[in-house]
Amino acid sequence: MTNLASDSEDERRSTRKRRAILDAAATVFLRNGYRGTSMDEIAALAGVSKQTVYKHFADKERLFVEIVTGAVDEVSDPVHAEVLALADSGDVEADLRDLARRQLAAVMQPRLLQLRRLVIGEANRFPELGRTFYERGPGRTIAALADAFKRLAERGVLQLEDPSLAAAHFNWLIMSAPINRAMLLGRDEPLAGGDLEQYADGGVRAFMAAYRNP
Amino acid sequence: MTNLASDSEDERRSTRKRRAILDAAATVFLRNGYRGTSMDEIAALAGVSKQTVYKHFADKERLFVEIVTGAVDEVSDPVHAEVLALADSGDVEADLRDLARRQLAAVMQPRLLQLRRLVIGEANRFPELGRTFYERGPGRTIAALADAFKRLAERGVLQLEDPSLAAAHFNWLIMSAPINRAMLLGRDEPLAGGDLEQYADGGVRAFMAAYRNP
Amino acid sequence: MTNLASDSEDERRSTRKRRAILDAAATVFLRNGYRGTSMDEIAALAGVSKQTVYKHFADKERLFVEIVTGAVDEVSDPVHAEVLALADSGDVEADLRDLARRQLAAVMQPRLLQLRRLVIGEANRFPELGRTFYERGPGRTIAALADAFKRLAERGVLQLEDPSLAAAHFNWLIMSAPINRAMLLGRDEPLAGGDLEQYADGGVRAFMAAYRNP
Amino acid sequence: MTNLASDSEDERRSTRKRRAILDAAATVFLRNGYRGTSMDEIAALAGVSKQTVYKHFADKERLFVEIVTGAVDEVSDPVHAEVLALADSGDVEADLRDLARRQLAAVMQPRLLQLRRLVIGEANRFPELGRTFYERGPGRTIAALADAFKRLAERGVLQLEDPSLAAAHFNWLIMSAPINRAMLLGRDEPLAGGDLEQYADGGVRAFMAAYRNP
DNA sequence: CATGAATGAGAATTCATTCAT
DNA sequence: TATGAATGAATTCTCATTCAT
Repeated sequence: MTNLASDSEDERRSTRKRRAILDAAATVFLRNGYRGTSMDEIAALAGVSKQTVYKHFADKERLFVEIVTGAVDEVSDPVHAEVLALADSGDVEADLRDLARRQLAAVMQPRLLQLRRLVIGEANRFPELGRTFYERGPGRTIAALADAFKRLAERGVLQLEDPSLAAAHFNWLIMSAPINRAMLLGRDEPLAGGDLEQYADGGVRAFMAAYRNP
Repeated sequence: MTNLASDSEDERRSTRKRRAILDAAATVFLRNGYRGTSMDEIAALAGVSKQTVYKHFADKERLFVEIVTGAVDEVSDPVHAEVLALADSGDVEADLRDLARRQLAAVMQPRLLQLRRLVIGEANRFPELGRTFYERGPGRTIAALADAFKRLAERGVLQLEDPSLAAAHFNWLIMSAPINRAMLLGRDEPLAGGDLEQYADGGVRAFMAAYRNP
Repeated sequence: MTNLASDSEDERRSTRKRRAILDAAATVFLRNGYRGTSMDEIAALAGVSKQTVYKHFADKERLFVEIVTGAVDEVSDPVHAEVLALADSGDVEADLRDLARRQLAAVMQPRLLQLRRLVIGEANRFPELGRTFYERGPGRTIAALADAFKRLAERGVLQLEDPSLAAAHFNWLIMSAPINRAMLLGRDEPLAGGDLEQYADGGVRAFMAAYRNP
Repeated sequence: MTNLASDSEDERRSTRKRRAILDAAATVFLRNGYRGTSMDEIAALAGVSKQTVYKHFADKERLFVEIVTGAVDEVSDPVHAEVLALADSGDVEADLRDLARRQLAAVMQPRLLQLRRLVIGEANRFPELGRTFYERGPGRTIAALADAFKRLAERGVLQLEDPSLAAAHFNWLIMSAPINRAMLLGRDEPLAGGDLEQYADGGVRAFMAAYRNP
């Protein structure tokens, strides 16, 4: 009984330490990159010994992959949820405008931007992370949009031949300028077409002009 | 006379070595990133001693900045030249299609893609490089496009209120999907809407549908 | 219990290593100076890895400061103890002669001389070490002497106006020639006025001639 | 003729460069010490190539020795001249006071203090420099004083048995406190007994009390 | 299971000195 | 003769990983 209790306490403590390591590693990797981060730093920030880090994660590469994969999921799921929640009020342009604004806001979170920088910067060393990021991020979003657009086309609301292409156009019309600027300039640069919401609205306007069924 | 001859020979040699160092550094930095590159590696690849590297460049940071700045110029100038060469055949859509194809091809060169990855990955450590890249790259392109579109609007060919916004839309409609996929997936991933040229054409079609003066 | 035992063993080992590093560093710094000493040499002589040195001392400067501060204390305390032990036999000159001899012997230890050379040689780089040395050394001695002389003056044994000045005169009359010669010539140079003890006696004689109450 | 002219021009240029090197080396060695000084720094400050430095001085050690020896001469000669200029006005105490003040001022020049620090700090590596410094400095001064005191004793003005000992007492009574403080504390520390001149006067007073022929 | 220490290598940078022109 | 380059080693400090307790 004592043993069992103490085992499960150990287990809980172990899980807690694992979490602490993951949190610390996420912080440091995101701030300093893969090569800019040392296992010492992670251990210190997690408040555990280096051995404990190595007990939980075989080596730095695996820890990095786990961190980044986890962060990608954690951060991309809410973005994707927005697409799935695309309303259907009868006013397509209004619905898309709403979607565009919320998605853009979600995608421009500092943490997600920094994660994108990290994954791009390490894309040569860790190509599978790039793939993961793409698939859980833009890939998933565009696929879901393509579905939605296909349905709207079938109902005669939009006119399009290739739903995937239209989805890509929508997605990047909304997000590309802000994201690409943020990647290179940091988060706080003024944007052609006003602030983020105005830029989203402008993108939707162009999209509707191109794809509305007359 | 002997002195002069030998001075200018020294000078030429010095310049040659400087070039060798720059070339070597560009190669290695682009392949392995800032932290992944050692001064030893650069010196070895350039075929000079480490001292010679340090005589030409005070430290690694300054060498890196010089390399990247140089590469950005070298690689972005041809891209920009395309925009300036926008034809005016009477058939706007055809002219833009032509422009779009050539620009996209220019922007998707492996070296430029890799440079973009590098700059993004180091944007925290070297923010001024991000700014330089943006200004010499997308910034300049979009500004030139905005000029061109404004003229086309004045001639009644396009209908638009904000030329900068239209330029951003054009630019990213054409390039964003390929670039952002390449950043994350590598260069060889199939694209919604066919190959690069087809994708460019699709972008132009959408752009014209949105901005053509009816 | 196992944990406690092993913890305190670790602790003891750690302390032992720290001592070994301090001893090694003291030896090497005193022998070769700050710039003449390498961290490798210290680690090798201490029988520990360089990492262990850096785990105990953040960098070379801090290690140096700690070494020198420690050595100054260790070596200056016995010198100061002599002043406090100034006897009071009724025969002032005999008491002062006794003090002078013992102090001079203490101050002329090779280790203390070498420490003085080291501190002086690094006074530009480490001014606080110079101050520490002065305060724990001559400064403290002279202050204690001034106290003693003031009491002797109050009892009418000495005649003096400024006890601090008299103390400085006493101190340097006894020690200056030997110390300053040793700084520049090494320890083994013959001295005007015979050996160390004779020189001390001569200094006391002059001091008494100047300050005895007639 | 042309050759001769040009030879002597070369020669003059060579001498000028030699001077430039010596000046540069003196500056840097005095500021940064032997190990803290690099041949590159000297060459750069002298405005010549490193080869030229090596053409004039076989290696760093020999350059250092030459610099320091030269500086010792240059800086100690004026100090010594003061002793030789000891006046004989009939009022010994006034004459000695005058001498003491001027000598102390000479010895407390920043450059001389720094030279003393340098020589002491390198006394292990370059013992012959310590000897040179001592002989050209305190040694010479004390010897000249001993002569002077001997004459004064023969004239019955002073009473002393060992002129060298009296000279040492005089010398260090005047200079030791200021010099030893300066070595450790820098130049600007207040002194028991007032400023430098007052301290000199106090030393002379004590000396006269001890050695005046009653 | 967790801690301090060790390992063995590699980083950037600097140095004294020599070579080739 | 004087210059830039090269050499070859050293220096401080850091790293990922593994042992020993």
